Amino acid sequence: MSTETPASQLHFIGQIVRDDLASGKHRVIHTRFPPEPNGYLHIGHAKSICLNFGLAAEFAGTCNLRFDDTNPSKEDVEFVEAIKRDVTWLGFQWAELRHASDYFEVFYRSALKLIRDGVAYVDDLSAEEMREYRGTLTEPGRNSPYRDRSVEENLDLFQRMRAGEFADGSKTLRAKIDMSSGNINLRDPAIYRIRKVHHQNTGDAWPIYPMYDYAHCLSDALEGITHSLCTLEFEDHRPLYDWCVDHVDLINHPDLWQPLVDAGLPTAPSKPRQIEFSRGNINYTVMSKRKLLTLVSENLVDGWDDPRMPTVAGVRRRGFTAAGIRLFWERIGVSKQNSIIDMGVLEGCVREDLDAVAPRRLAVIDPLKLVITNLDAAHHEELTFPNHPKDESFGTRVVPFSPELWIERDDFAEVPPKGFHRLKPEGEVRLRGVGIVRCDEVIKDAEDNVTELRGTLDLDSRTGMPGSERKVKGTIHWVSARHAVPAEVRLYDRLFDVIDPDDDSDGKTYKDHLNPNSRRVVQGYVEPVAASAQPEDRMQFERLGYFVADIADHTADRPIFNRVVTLRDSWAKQQ
RNA sequence: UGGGAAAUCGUCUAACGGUAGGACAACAGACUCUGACUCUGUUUAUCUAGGUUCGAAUCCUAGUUUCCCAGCCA
Repeated sequence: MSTETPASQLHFIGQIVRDDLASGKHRVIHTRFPPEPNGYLHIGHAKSICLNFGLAAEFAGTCNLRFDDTNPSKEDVEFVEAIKRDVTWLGFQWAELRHASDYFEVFYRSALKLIRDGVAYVDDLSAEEMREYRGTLTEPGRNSPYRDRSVEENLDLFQRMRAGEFADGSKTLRAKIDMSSGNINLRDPAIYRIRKVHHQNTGDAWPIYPMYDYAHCLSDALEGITHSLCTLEFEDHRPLYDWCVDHVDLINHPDLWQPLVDAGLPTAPSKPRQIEFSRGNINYTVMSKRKLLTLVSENLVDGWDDPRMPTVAGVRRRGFTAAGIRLFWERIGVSKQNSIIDMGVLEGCVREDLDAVAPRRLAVIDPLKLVITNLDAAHHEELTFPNHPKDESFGTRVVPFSPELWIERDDFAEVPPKGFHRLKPEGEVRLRGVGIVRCDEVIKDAEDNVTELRGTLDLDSRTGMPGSERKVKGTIHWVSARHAVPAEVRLYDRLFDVIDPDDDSDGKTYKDHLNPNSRRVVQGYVEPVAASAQPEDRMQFERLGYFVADIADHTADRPIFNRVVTLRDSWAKQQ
């Protein structure tokens, strides 16, 4: 396993884990993914998921899924269900499913302990007053006038807070640390606030709720987390994280977590180590929960699972694969440098996965008719095509062929540019799996638009015959018009038309940069086998790209495909 | 003007005082019944200035730039 892995292949967190195991500091490691259920997971969360679950798997440890549900006014069960679904879809299994709210009683007892120990006090300052007392980035704060209340008074007040005797916002419980610290998180941070709000998990049992800095670290400790991984902005919070863990000291105070034992929740408190890594930002998109929520609530997109959204549900509906996303984050690595990753890297990873796993199909999304004149109009064949060019295990399928075909409008040029390898007047091209066809006639309408092509098939060049060896420069795809199944094809492009939608320095916001062409819907034709796909089946439409049968809207009667990503196209690039 | 962190090819990321390496992208070519895939080759980087050292991306000093922090959000 793991401890044999050469150091050079491990990122800095992997190295820490390896060293902790090697030194005997830990026998097994435990990580966790701790989302707040106040929105859908996005592709950035997937980095944390891959890291936490991946590390646990690599070093034979475990990873919990824990909902950080300490702020009931923002959270919702819809989100917890979506998060569970997304984590599972990404391919991970949690050892235990927990909620911070499972620990509310422990947090409460621990707060009582901090009060008794003289390191927490009840403050009557209003939110505005507290801000004034806090000082600024460059000036120290001042002690609250309530800071020196007696232990007895604090105990009484806090118990009455818990009993619901006081109004929302009228009091807080604060850690007594240092109002002059350069680290603002240490200037007597609030650890409990009064909020008489119904909680999605605990109902109306609690009128007070713990703050993140207090609840998160203790949750980690209660679950025996050894390595608590989070993003860079929490670096400043680490001293507070350690302060809470050390002052509550769950390890030596089992009475505090007896409620969990009574409830049958396996509990073995640890001294977790917080380690920070940088977020994975991606260009041409936004990745803040607030902005994603706005896009959804203002109907700027069609929902959390809109295929243009960077949410896990969105990229899934778009057709990205879990394996592609995992490959992406593995390829990106883990470090502490702020970075912005090119969206093309993600797309490349998805292509790489799909190339291996997607069966090939024929489809035409911008149809132009081609009639083969040297075949009887009633001619009909059933051709056998391999489903994958490099993997025989995909088997074969039957593709109907007749003299009247749909081909891609792009595959014909009346005045071909230099280097054009497709159909042109008097030119020859190979029809995929059929043979070499020659364009004899171009039929146009009154506006000079090409409406139909007529040509002859070289019968000696039919696929499988010796004459098929004859070289022609291009091969194009087609669908038999008589057998073609009409399909709606949704072509997606980036949601934003600027590289950094978060940049509002010019006075414009991300909402001003929505790409009006981010979705184009066209009617095309697909071969019969493609139409019979199940929702979420992915396939390659040859020469066009990877497509997925829409998870919600696709039916065999009304096929609907989303374009996942195009194929690389060195011809288009050359143009 | 406080505290915390980070600066390496276009992008992401290695190096842990001893040859600046990899991946992706780009470019050139080969192959091709997908202008895909695959294969081959090429280009490109240590924030700056000093210092220590036989030797510095790495250690020291000074500076520069970028990011984070003043919620009873997480």
